Amino acid sequence: MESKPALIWFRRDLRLADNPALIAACRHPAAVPVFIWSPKEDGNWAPGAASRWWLHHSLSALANALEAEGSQFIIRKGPSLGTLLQLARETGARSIYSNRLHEPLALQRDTHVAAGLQHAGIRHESFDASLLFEPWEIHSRDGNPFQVFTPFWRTCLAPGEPGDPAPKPRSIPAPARWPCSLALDELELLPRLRWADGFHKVWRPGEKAAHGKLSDFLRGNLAGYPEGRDLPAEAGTSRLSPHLHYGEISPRQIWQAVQDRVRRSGPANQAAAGAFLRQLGWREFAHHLLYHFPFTPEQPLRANFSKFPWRKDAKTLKVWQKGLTGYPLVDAGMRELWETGWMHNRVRMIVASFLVKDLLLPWQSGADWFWDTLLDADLANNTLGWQWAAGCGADAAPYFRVFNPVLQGEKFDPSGDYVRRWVPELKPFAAKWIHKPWIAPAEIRKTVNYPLPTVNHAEARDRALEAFSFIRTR
DNA sequence: TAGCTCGTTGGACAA
DNA sequence: TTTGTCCAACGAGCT
Repeated sequence: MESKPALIWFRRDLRLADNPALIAACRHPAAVPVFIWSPKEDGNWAPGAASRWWLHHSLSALANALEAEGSQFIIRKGPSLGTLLQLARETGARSIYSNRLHEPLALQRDTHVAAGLQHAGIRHESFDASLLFEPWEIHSRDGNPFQVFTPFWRTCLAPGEPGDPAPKPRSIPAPARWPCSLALDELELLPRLRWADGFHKVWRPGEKAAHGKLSDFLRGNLAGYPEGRDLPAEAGTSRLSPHLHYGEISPRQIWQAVQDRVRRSGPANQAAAGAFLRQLGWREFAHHLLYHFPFTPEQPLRANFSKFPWRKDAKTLKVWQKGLTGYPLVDAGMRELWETGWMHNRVRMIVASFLVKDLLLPWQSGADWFWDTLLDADLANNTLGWQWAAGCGADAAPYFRVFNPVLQGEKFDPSGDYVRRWVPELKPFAAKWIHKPWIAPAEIRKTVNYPLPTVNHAEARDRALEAFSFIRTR
């Protein structure tokens, strides 16, 4: 048994269960839960506006959960190291525990913090809690990081299933005196505009809500996941991404819950469960790549793409951001993003392909917009997704693979319900016109105010193929 | 080492 | 209407 209080430094592990740093802190006579807002340390990748909204509510949920355990949540802002040292002085803590992050700047910061704490004679221990497999543990036979998903995932799973999650600590020992805390509002995480009002209708941040959502998904949609996940009009996906990003639920907990469900419901769900867990595999792969190729949020993984002739066109970028491209499925996705802070994954690929290939705008401008507007904005996932779409990343789509927004709409939103939900001005259009309203009869078209296509897809496709051949020969 | 196979998510076109 | 083939290039990863 330890003799002094400890700090548990929460970052993106905003949960009580399966939290090894919290468990370690609870072995001390007192555990002081701490969150430090230090966006400067994340450089260009400090949480975007939507992500800050989530963070605010997630911190609030965790503060309530801690209070229910007889504890308190100490919130501060400022440089991480200085704030931790200050808190250690105030509480008499000689140990600090945290769970590991893997982004380049977070690693840099954590190395700096660890050195500073050691210098001050304070013990610091970090734990593996946000990934199923630490990025440095997985490598190909010749010792290099993987760049193709399938062999990566096979290697991850070769030794067996990931470990079991740990339970919530039985109790969180409180100190005799609490250090002071900022009020959550003092972090000013919520947007000043009323933009985020719609988020409340769709989302409830926090550990409890995350687990509720997981059980609903496992009971309702897991069986139909392989087909349902491609239909944006339906709730076929788990929508756990923002909860996962802030660690309200851990991948180990999801893994175990899925396996339990399969055991109870029989082998019929086995294939669906594999398809769903594979998505956790992509999250692992994204972190693996970002860890080993830390330049990729800004630079393409494939060096020849740095010479790609991207266009510069702020006006067209705006048209894409606002969902006014004249391609209904693209516009529906961009408006769903703006209104709910989330976009269906199938549609993410389509709007990304459209920006990069039809509009020839740089993938980085798409990544920046997603970073600011997605509640689940995650540097590793965002980087992998955009580089994949642009064809300049690991395991990328071949250059000639260009999504056709009309065909994708007819295939994955055949009724047009998804488009009508987010582009309500297209409600008068029947299914046969909904994805190409410009060829509908004039008497229908003149009743609605919806733009003509910004580009002709067939021409844009040829232009993209030509641009891609430009870097091929160089 | 050299050669082989394969690559989450597509589309156009021909039969 | 459905199904198969090609697009056409390349590097990762394995044997």
